[in-house]
Amino acid sequence: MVGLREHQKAGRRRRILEAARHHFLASGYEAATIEAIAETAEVSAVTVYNYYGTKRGLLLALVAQSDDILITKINRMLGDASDDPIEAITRFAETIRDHVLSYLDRPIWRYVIATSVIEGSSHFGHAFAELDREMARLLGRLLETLERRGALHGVRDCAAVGETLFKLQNARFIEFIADDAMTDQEMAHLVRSDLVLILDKRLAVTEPA
Amino acid sequence: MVGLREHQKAGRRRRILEAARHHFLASGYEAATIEAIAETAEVSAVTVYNYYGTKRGLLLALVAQSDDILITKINRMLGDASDDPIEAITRFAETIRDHVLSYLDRPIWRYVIATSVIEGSSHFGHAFAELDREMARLLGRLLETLERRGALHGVRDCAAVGETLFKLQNARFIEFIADDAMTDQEMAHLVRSDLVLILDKRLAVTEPA
DNA sequence: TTATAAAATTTTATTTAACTAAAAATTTTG
DNA sequence: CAAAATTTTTAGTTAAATAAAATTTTATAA
Repeated sequence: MVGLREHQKAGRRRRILEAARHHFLASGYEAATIEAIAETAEVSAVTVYNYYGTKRGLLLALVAQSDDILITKINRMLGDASDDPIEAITRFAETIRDHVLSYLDRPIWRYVIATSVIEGSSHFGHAFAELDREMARLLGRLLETLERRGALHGVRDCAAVGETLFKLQNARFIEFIADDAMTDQEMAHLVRSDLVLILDKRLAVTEPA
Repeated sequence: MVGLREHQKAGRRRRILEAARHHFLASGYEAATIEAIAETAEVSAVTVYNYYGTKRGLLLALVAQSDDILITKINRMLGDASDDPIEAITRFAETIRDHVLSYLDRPIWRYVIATSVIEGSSHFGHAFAELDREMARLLGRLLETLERRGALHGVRDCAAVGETLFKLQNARFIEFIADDAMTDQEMAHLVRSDLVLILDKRLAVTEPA
C-alpha cells in the first residue's frame, strides 16, 4: 500500500487540475485566478504553487494529463489505418484535433501554445515538447506501415519524413487554434492539400506498377 | 508641414520603441518594466499605455517596426536569386533568420511568438499575421520566378506551394527560436532537408530535359 | 493507545508590476 | 490670450508570486 499521505497528495493534485480546467473553461485562462482554483479544489493557494510552481506550470500540467489518452487514441487509430496514405494521415491529424478540442477550447489552447514556446526548455515545458516528439514518431511509424503494405513507395527515411510531415501538420494545427472562425472542414482541406503536395509524386510512382 | 503636435507624437512613439527594445534586450521581456521604459523614453508610464495599450501591444509594435526593413531585404535578395531552387529558398529562410536575430534575441522572440498566438485576432496581433502572409506571398513569387527561368517544373499553383513551404519554414523558425542551443548551421540543414523532401521529385523532372 | 516527531498545509503578511480612472498641469494651436 | 489637445500626476485595483510563522495531519515507536 502507498500510504495515506501519498494518497492524499494524489487526490489534491487531481482536484487542482480538475478545478483549473473548470475555471479556465468558465472564465478563460487570464481571468481564472489561482485563488478561485484553489478554493474549488479545497486547498490553499499556496498549495497550488507548491504543487505546480506557477500558473503556467499548472496549465502545462493540465495538458500533460491528457497526453497519455491522446497517445492511446492515436495508437488505436493506427491499428486499422486506411490503405490510402492521404486518408490515413488525414485521419491522424483529425484524431488529434478531435481529442484536443474535446479537452480544452481554442482560447485556452492559444495559451498552451504560447506557454510552451516560452517555457520550452524549462521544467514545465518539457512534457509538451516530448509529446510533440512522440507524435512525430508515431506518424513516422504510420509511414513505415504504409510502405510495408505497398501503399507508399520511395520514402527512404520514414522517421525523417514523419518528423517533417508532423511539423507541417502542427503548424496547421496552430493556425486552426489561432482562428476561431476556421471550421474543421476547412482545416481538413488544408491538411489534405499539404499532403497531396508532399506525397503525390511518390504516389504516382506506385500507380503504374 | 505636419504640425508640431504630430511631430512630437511621432518622436515619442519612436523613443518609446527604442527604450522598449533597449530594456527588453538588457533585462528580458518579463523583467523589463513599463515604468523603466517610460523613464528612458522620457515620457510617463501612462503615455506608454495610451500609445501602445499593453506591454504585449508594445512588444508587437516593436516587431512591426522592423517588418518594412525585412520586406525590403527579402525583395532585394529576390532580385539576384540563385538558379538552384534549393539554394534560392534556403537563402530566403537565412535572410529572415539573420534579420530577426540582428534585431532581437531568442528569448524575446519567444515572447513575440507567444504573444502573436494569443493576440492573433486582436488589433495588436494583426500586423504580425500580415507579415506572415506577405512572406508567404514573396516565397510564392520566388517560385514563379524560378519556374519562368526553367529552374523548376511542375508547380501548378505557386501561391499555394509558397504558402505551404512558408508554413513549414516558419515552423522550423519557431523550433530555432525555442532552442537556444540550435546553431544556424543546424537550422540551415533542417530547412534544406525539408526542401529536398518537397522538391526533389519535381527537380528530377527537370534534369532529363 | 498515545505521545511525539516529521511532513505538509494553511495563514498571514508582503512585494511587485500591469493596468485604469480621473484630476491637474502643460503645451500647441488659432 | 483662450480653448483644445495631450501629457503627467495621483491614487487605486488586481492578481501572481514568495517567505515565514502557525497549525494541522500523518507516521511511528514505546
